[in-house]
Amino acid sequence: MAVPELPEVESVRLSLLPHVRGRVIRAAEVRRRDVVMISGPRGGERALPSRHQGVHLLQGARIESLERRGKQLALVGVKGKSRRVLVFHLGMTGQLFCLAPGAHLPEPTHVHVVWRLDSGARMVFRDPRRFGGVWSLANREALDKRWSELGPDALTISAAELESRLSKTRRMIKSVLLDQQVLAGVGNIYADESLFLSRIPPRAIASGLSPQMVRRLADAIRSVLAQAVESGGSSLSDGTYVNADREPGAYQRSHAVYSRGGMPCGACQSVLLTALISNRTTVWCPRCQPMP
DNA sequence: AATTTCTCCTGCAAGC
DNA sequence: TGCTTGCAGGAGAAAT
Repeated sequence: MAVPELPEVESVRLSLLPHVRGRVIRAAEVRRRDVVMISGPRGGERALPSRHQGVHLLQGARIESLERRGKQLALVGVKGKSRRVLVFHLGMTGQLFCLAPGAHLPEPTHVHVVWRLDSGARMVFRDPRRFGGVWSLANREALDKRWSELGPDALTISAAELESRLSKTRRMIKSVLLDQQVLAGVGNIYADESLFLSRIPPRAIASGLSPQMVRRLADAIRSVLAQAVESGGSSLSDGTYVNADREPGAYQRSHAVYSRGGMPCGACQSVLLTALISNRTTVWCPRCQPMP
């Protein structure tokens, strides 16, 4: 698997920026309309209407900024006096990359939207499993509203903020870390890695963690995510995750527990355990992460 | 009301 | 060798 979580999305943002900043989008070609949404979540008011009415896809706009919140990416463009926004969620297998002028598509399958820039380059949204999508928003306010539903960004989460959010629920900490309304950006890989680094067992009750443990957890989350961004994210064997230049990341080499169930813990040699928690494969060390 | 389970989708790997 | 089965998971929907 290659699951775009915060570090992967941030790596896409950083690598995409030089391709799109200041560029004008000449045209957008939608090859599969049901990955393009005007508003609302998937499954609700989702698919692009047949006549493409009201869907700008940033056509004719000049790219002003490329922003990230949690696992979501927003391309903000200006056309005339108004701002328009494209939001990307990569889901599990989504890719957003650029092709030099004249370059051919490396992976012609599952390409859903292609944008042509005034530089001659093309920007491609590809997503084999289609858990991701593209949202075409009418203005900046729509983006702010959408992002106001997310918790604070995990890359800069403070202990105090995490404490206040964890104190409100008796769910298991592993489930809570995956909840984007509590904390935005952490997925299965970095939840397990952060819990290991902070020595907290995944089944611990969120509101039962001591202030000291919450502080350790906040430190671990920021540290793991920052190092993963530094490494360009995690690319696993299926090769799904690549940045905007189609380069893989290297952080998978630093995984302490993710996908290492049954193998010895790097710190204490105990056999790492695997279990389904909230229907997510979870790996942890029973000795380094004892129940409090 | 809070929390868990189900569902979507495809590609790959394991098993017979 | 070729089939079936299971698994991976983000997040909203449905169920408890």
